[in-house]
Amino acid sequence: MSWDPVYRLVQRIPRGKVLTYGGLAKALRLPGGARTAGRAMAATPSGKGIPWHRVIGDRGKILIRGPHALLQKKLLESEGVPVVEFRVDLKRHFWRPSQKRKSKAAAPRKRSPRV
DNA sequence: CATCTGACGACCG
DNA sequence: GCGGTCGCCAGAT
Repeated sequence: MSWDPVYRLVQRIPRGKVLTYGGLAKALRLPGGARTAGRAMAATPSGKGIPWHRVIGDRGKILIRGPHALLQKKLLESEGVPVVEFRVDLKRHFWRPSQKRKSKAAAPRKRSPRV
């Protein structure tokens, strides 16, 4: 399976920002949703310069288990993203694929109306 | 071929 | 806010 589009989007995540598995899946219309995104990340080839650590759970929580969780935390902090108890403030660091940047105090509560 | 297990997320209590 | 359950998909055993 080619996760290329996934990795490409991950590489677009600017430094100091993070993206969730769900957001990733939604942005790319991945079948199966967030889990598929998670699977893609699990298969992330190391050494390609892919900032895999910028992908976290829907509530800003680091979902990785084992020693890698600590590594991710460290990497994020080294990029200027504060991590407290393996959690990141999504309101401040969530990156929206579309770079519609504008105000600093955005309004993340924007759900698409049911069709 | 049958089952189990995840780098998930929505729901419920 | 946290923990348990269910649905989803692909790989591993």
